[in-house]
Amino acid sequence: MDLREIARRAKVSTATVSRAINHVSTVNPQLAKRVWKVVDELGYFPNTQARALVSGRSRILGLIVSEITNPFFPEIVQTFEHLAVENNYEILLTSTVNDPKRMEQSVRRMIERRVEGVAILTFGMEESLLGHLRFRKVPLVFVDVGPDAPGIVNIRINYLNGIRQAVQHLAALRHTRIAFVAGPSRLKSALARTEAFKTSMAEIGLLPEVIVTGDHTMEGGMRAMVELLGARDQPTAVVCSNDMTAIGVMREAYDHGITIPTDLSIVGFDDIRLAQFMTPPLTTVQMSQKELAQIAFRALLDEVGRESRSTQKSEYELITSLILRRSTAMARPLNDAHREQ
Amino acid sequence: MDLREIARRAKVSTATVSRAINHVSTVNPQLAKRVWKVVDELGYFPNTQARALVSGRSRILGLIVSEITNPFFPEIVQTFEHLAVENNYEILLTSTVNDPKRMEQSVRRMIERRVEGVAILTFGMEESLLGHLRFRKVPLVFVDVGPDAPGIVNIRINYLNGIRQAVQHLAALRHTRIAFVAGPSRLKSALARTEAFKTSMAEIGLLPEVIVTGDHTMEGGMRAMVELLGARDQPTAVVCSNDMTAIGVMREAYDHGITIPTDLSIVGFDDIRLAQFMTPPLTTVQMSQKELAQIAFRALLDEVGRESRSTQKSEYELITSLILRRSTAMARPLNDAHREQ
DNA sequence: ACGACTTGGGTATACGTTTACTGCATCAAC
DNA sequence: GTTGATGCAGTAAACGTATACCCAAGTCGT
Repeated sequence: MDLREIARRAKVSTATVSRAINHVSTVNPQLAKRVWKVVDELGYFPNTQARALVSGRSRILGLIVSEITNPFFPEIVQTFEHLAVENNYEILLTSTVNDPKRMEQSVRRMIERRVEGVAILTFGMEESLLGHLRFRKVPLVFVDVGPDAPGIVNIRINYLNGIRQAVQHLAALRHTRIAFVAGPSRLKSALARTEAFKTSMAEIGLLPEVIVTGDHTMEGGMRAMVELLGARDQPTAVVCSNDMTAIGVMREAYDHGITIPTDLSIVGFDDIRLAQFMTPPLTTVQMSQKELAQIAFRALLDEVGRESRSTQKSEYELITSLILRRSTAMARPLNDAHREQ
Repeated sequence: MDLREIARRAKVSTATVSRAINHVSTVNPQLAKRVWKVVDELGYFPNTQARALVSGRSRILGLIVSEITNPFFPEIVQTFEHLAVENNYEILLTSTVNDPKRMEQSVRRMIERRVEGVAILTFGMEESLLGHLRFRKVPLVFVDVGPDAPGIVNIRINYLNGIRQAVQHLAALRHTRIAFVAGPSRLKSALARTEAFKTSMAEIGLLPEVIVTGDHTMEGGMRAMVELLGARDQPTAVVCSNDMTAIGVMREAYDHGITIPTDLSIVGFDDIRLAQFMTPPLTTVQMSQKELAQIAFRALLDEVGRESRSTQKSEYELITSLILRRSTAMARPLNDAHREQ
């Protein structure tokens, strides 16, 4: 069942059907009604591929994330999807799981489907891959992972703001030995968080001595906590590079009979939805996934709409801020060791 | 840059280029090499919409879930995506958030993009909507939500197996007052879990007296726990219809100073990845999301491959089983009340 | 040496839309 | 009544690919 069939049954030409369906003004209302009647009767839906072919517009937007099973992303995907539908777009979702092969596949899939633009939320895309997209003038929007070059749309995140609040909050609770569990060093955004931590500590005259490295997973958080427990000078508080890490840290602490927040204060980062349902609810730095997605989508849509790729550098910024919950408490006045398992 | 351009540069016809790209045997290896050389040089990728148009195959599979932010789904989406790519398909992901309007949109989007098949993991799709898909002979695979009609491919889940294990496990720990937090009653799969609980309790001669209703969210779990606390005969163990509910229950218990598992044993359902990272790690009934996705994908691919829709009823079954972790423990010998906040 | 196959590449059509162009009315203005 | 403008619907040409069909040249049997 196609447009021609509609035309035949409504006794008009295909052009008229097309115009009626697309609400082009130059079609007689009465004819339009006749066309719509047939369309509804037959339950006809236009073929998007044919449309895309002739119009040169696929009405598909690409979304490349690193891992959809990371609770940080589903919220973003959801928001993206809603906005896409509202704007009559489809989204092509791709996850790289940080695998170069999958990254290449992602790009290929995007190009084959002729996406009109791509939002990139994964780090480590080879420049050569991005070249494929740029070569075809596909608008790109990077979220916190983009290169610092002109003409690149980048959503930046102000990490310092929230992390400074976290550190100051802990300091106000009389914590002095504050540890940091960093994210993987290949991740620029993780590096930025570590830097923000160091800066914040320095600002209030504390030494950011204890920094261990995680990998932004729960398992990594567990390992980091083990490492922390081995340190000679036990921290009384730990700030984590993301919430997943914090969850791992909490879990490992539990295994060692360490009570949160009595024995140890913990602060996360991201404020994934789950954070508030932990026991205890996790104090964390908020970075609204929904807002992030909205900004990214809007930016992408703007780029797609712009006829000529502008060379001006577009920057957007997302502010982060501390959300107080119950995984942080006053530091113990004396250095009484917690009970080891 | 299109196939014709390649043809021009390789000094062959478009037919040859097409054949070379698709590895059709009838093309001279030397010519093929020449074609591929140009293809690589230009970084050419075939246009999928044009392909779809002429071949009548979109190479897109639909995937309708209820809510991607529900941690149960991302794992499934991921597996589905991987399998799709392996089979040279793209997936069109849609979430209904249990909104009739979005369900309708989902179906429309699927049809417009001419998906070759759809996997449905959401409940409450109107029969009239499904009719649109059936009318177009789009292969459908339901995961635990399908109608019991012939010719419908349905992946069924054996709830009884795992829930019986859970109940028996609790009974072995000397629990007699075992509560159940049910899921929303409009959800058939939730109803099935409740039934399985009742059956299991009856089997060992216990009364399934305390059943409160949640909604498969963490907030619902919290509310259910509040309700449970108000009951005159406090349960010593509670089985939850899904893990999200269990997390909510645990969280609310924490707020009331109730310690898990000392004061209260908790069992979840689904074994989402998070379950093992709770404090304490959640004892739960496993229902492998990955396996589920694999079964569903395979079933869908089979249906798509089958030339004529078979009328035989295809059934697949997924077994569930209890995973022991640390949210369950021996029931207190005496009925010493837990401390209220 | 000649016809019958076989092999493999080219020609041209079709897929389902959109849209530039064409052409027929109708109508206003003179 | 002729001319010019305007409104609207129809005709046909794209969009980029796959493939049915055709045809040239080579192979082989007799």
